Parts: sequence; structure tokens; C-alpha cells
Amino acid sequence: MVSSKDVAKHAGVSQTTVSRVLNSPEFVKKPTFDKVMKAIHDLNYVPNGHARSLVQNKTETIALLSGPLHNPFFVDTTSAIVHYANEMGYRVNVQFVNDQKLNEAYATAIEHKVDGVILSCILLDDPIFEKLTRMNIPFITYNRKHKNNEYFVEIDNFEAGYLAAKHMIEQGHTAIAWVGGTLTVSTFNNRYLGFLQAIKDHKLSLPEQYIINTDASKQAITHAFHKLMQLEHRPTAICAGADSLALFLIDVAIQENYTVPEDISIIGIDNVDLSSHGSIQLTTVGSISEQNLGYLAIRELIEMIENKKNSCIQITESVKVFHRSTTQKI
Amino acid sequence: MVSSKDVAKHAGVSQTTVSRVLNSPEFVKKPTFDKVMKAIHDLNYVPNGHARSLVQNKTETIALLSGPLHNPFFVDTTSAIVHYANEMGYRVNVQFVNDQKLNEAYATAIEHKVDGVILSCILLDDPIFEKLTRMNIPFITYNRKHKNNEYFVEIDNFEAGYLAAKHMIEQGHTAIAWVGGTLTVSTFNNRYLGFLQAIKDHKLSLPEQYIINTDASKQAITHAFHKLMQLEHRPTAICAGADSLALFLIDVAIQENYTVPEDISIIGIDNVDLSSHGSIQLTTVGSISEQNLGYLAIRELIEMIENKKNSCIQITESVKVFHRSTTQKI
DNA sequence: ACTCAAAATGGTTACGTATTCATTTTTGGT
DNA sequence: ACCAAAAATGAATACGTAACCATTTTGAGT
Repeated sequence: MVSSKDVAKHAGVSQTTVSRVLNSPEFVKKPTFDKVMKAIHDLNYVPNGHARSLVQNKTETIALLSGPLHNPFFVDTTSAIVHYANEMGYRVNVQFVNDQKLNEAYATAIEHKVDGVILSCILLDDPIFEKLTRMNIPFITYNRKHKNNEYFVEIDNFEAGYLAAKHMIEQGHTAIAWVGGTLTVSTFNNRYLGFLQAIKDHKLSLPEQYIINTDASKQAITHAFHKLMQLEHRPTAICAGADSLALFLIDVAIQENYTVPEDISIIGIDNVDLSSHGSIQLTTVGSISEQNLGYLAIRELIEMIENKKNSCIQITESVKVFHRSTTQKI
Repeated sequence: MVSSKDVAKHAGVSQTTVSRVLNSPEFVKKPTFDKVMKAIHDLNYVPNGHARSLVQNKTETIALLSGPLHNPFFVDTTSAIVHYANEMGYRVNVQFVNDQKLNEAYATAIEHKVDGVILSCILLDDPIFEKLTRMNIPFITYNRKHKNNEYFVEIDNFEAGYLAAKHMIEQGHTAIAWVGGTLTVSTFNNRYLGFLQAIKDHKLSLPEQYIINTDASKQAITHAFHKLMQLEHRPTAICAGADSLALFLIDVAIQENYTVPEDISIIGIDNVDLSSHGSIQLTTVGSISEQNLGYLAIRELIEMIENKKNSCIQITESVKVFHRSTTQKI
């Protein structure tokens, strides 16, 4: 591997000068500059980023621990995060993690002394929170948040669940089911609580079988859908805990020869880009703002990194219903 | 920052022993091992990946230069690549590049001495090919390929274009338009040539206005759709150069109150995961194999890295039509 | 021509790890 | 109890860069 020393020898200058040519060329005379540049070109020299990171103790790299891309929410956020970060001169180390392999992912992120970490799937009582704090690594969570209630960007999940149910009620539905994810996740938990509150406020009955909180796999969702539709008094509407779940439900419904919304109304939460596609037109609840959560998160994170500002980030975006075509009056 | 020296001091051993505890614990006695582990834990020591990379000259990192995620093809491939790489113990540095900022992306990838590079959007005569070869960095391209015709994984693009047109012809269409991407890209070019060949083989006429090769932005596609539908003899079918384009076209069509396939049949190429969703059911041409191109590419790349095998990779997957619901007999 | 400040360049070191080689400690056979 | 071999540990060094400080060169003002 050709190093700056090789370049120096080839150009007849010191290694220091080579370094200067690359990092502060204003301090080096034109002729020397040219000599060095020629040598760099002749030898196809490329500086070693690791050596630089080692001595400078910064990496211009951000670690992104995202949920899986088969969830369109993470497609939107990952895209926004990587684009903005690149724009600002940071590289992004992406890992798509499931809750099991979380610790492994944390470890490799920390080993590489990234300038910041952005987490989508932190657990309520995740020890990583304290760890990152103690190591003084800037970080932010989006989508989910930690029980410490700091450094997060989220939508108003309770309100989202509430509005989803309210929307169905306003459409005249009274038999409304809930299909959400694990309640150990702050996001799903709050959305669920919002849903319950709306049901309660409107004095609707909610049979136990109408509530399904499960893992977010396609299999599980398929199973949930079957169970709901085979009930004696089957629901006429389903509030899904996330657009990804809603999209699964719709997929299953269609494949089982139900039509949406004629046979059953379905609403999601998140307002992912895909939901507005002409073929989908998913009714959903999402942030009022144009920017997705990933964008907000990376913007704040880079702000933290560069301004070293310590003011705690707590952003909760307001939400509204986006009424499209997967729900209708009964 | 706490280093292995600090740990050594705290445990009363040499730095060498600390390194050994982490990398070859079988050579260190149980009591020393425990002492060191305790010190590591006490001090919250995390080894510095950059220092390690520097001395070992390997990074366990792969750079992925992918197309943008708003194209569902890259969602599928990115997901497959990152999952497989992580499974095999590699981290993945993802960049979503547009053809303009390609060089910048190359540079940061190379600076960090990644173990391998995987490229989705190489240009036909891209100098990066020679550069990576000269630097002895293993790499592979998927989707597109370089004119050197080496180290790539692709589907049979010509055949895909041919089959798309043939499918429409078999459905009785005679007025078939083409909406593809820039022809400087190997993928689009070959698909287009296949399309042309099918039209020619079946002795159909192809008015000049039926051929639109443009950039793959939503705007451009919207414009293309309008132009086609306003023709005096408007086509009854469109072959799209990729599923992403087909999905855009369908989105536009629906928003303009056309119905697919009643008003117009549309077929894509790639068979992205999304295309089989119940609400979409896009007819498309895709690889016969279950695995997507990203998976094939990363598998080959890691093989190259680990076995240092130099046999040139040239994989072209056969294709077939997946007949769903966006095309119909006329 | 001479002085002195400013500009340009070079020598040396630190960053944190793994590796190589040298040294010390332990073990087992007599 | 002694010795050789094996096991365990340590000291020194390299990796490639940036930063710090020292030195040399340049140039402006007299």
C-alpha cells in the first residue's frame, strides 16, 4: 500500500508537507504543491481514512441502526437519513437490526468510534442509552424512544392511535378491531393506548378478540386477519398499528378475495410514501410536517455533533388523518 | 478515551496480554484472563476498530454504492446485501448515489480501505473499474455492467425486454409503447434492444412517438405518460424499462382517472417484491431464481474476498414473465 | 548588504492496536 | 530436587496519518 511517506520520497519532500498539501494547501508554495500533487497522481496515492481517524479521533461517520427495509417506514427514513448525512459530509454505516441482534450491532457501531449514532429500535429500558451517554457519543432515537425520555424524535403516537379510531368512528363504524405490534415497544404501546382511549371516549364496546398485539411478521399478520374475519361478529374496520401492518393486512385481504374498503375498512399509522401510491391509497395517520422522522433525527444529530449543544432533544410531531381510499362510511 | 494500555495498567499486566485476552484467549491463563476481563468491564473499554484496521490492513467492511431507495429494486437488493453481509460478519457502508456524485462516493469508499465494493450503478466506460482493479480491491457490479464485461451479476436484460414485448403481443396488443431510461446505461439499453427485436420479429409497426427513453424521475415519467396518451393513435400497452417506471406510470394513470389494465396495459421488468402486493399485482419480467441480484452479488463478493479466487464472475440470470393483473387481452 | 519577521518546510511524536521476538514462569519426568 | 521443554507473559515495533515544535528559506525595509 502506498503511503504519504512514499509520496514524500517520490516528490523529494517530507511527509509533513504531503499532509499539508492535502489538508492546508494555503501554507505550501505553488511549486512544491505541484510536485506533491504529481507524485500523488503518479503513485495513485489514496490517504488512509483509518490512520486519520486514529490520530484525529473523528470519523465523519454516523452509525444508523434501522429497522428492516421490508417495512416501508424504514425505507423512507433510511433514504432521508443517508441523503442528508452525505450532503453534510458524513458517511453512514447502516445496519438493519432485529431486536435479537441489537447488542451485536451496538458493539460494532461503538468500536468504530462513529461521530454519532441514530437508532430506530431502541427498547424502553435499553442499557445502550446509558452506555452511549457515558461514552459521550452523540445519539438520537427516532420512531421509538427510551424510558429516560430524552434525545428522541417521534410522532404523537397516542394521538395517532386516537385519531385512527376516531376516524373509523366518524365513518360510522362500531365494530373496530386493533392489530398492532408488541407492547414493549413505546411506539406501539402509545398508539394502542390512544386507540383504547378513543374507543372509551365514544363509549364503544371492544370485545377482547378485537385486540391483537403481535409481532410484525407477515405470517403473524395473516394469522391475525384470519382470526378476526372468522369471528361471529366480525369487525367492519381495522386500525393497524403501523402502515406496514396495514399494507400486510390489505395484501392478505385481497388475496383472500375480500375487497378493501367495501368488505372491511383499514387505516394505518405513519403515512409512508408508499401509502399515497395510486394503487394503494391507504388511509393513514401521519405527521403534519412534510419531513419524515428520519430527516428530523439526522438533522438534530448532526447539529449535536457539530455544535456540541447539549440541550436535550425532545421532538414530538403533531399528526393528522390522511383520508384516502381504504376506509369508507358503513 | 480508554485504551488497552489503560486496561493493562489497571489489571497489572502488559498491553500485549490485554490484546491476547481479546484475540487469542486460549493462550492466557484463567486467573490473568479474569483479571483483564474485570479491568475491561470496570473501565468500559471498547477496542478501537480503526487502530485494528490500520495494523491488520483489513476492515471487515464492504462499501455498497446503491441506487436510490425510492426505486423498489434497490430496496430489495440493499436489504438482501446488508443482511447477508452482516450474517457473514461484515459491516456495510451504504451510499445512495446519483450518477453525478459518483466520483465522490468512490473516493470515500476507497479511502477507508474496505475489503470489497459492490456497485449498482457503474457506467459503461467508468474509470472506477480500472482503478479498483489496479488497487486490488475486490468488487462486483449488479444491475448494470461495465464494458469490460467482467465481475457482474445481472438478469438477461435483452431477453427481459423481448419477453415483455412478446407478452403484450400475445395479449393481442399491436400498439405498444416503450418507456425506458437513459440508453447510456447497459441495463436500459439491452432491455430496449430486446423490446425492439420482439417488435421487429412480430412485424409490428412502431411509431417514433411510441419510444420514450428518459431519466427515471417521477416528473419525467408523468410527462412521458401524458405525451403517449395524447397521441392520435394512442398505445394500448406500455412496456416499462423497469418496475420502478411501471409503478410510476400506474400511479400517474390512476391519478389521471385511467384504469389499469382496462384503459392501458402496463408491464415492468425486475419483479421487485412490491410488485406482487395485492393492491399492485404488477405484471413483470424477472429472474427465474428466487434470490435477488443483490444477494447473488454479495455472495460472490464475499467469496472473492475470502477465497481470493480470481476466476472472473459473469452471472446472467434467466428470466420469465410473471403474469399478474396490470396487463390484459385487448 | 544586513536585519528581522514571516513564510515554508522538516523532524519527531502520538494515536491504539496486533505482531514478533525475547524473557520469565510453570510443568512433568527423572 | 533438578532440568528441559512447554506455557505464559512482556518489551519493542509497525501501521499511516496529523500535530507540534524546530529549523531553514524568503522577502521587505532600511
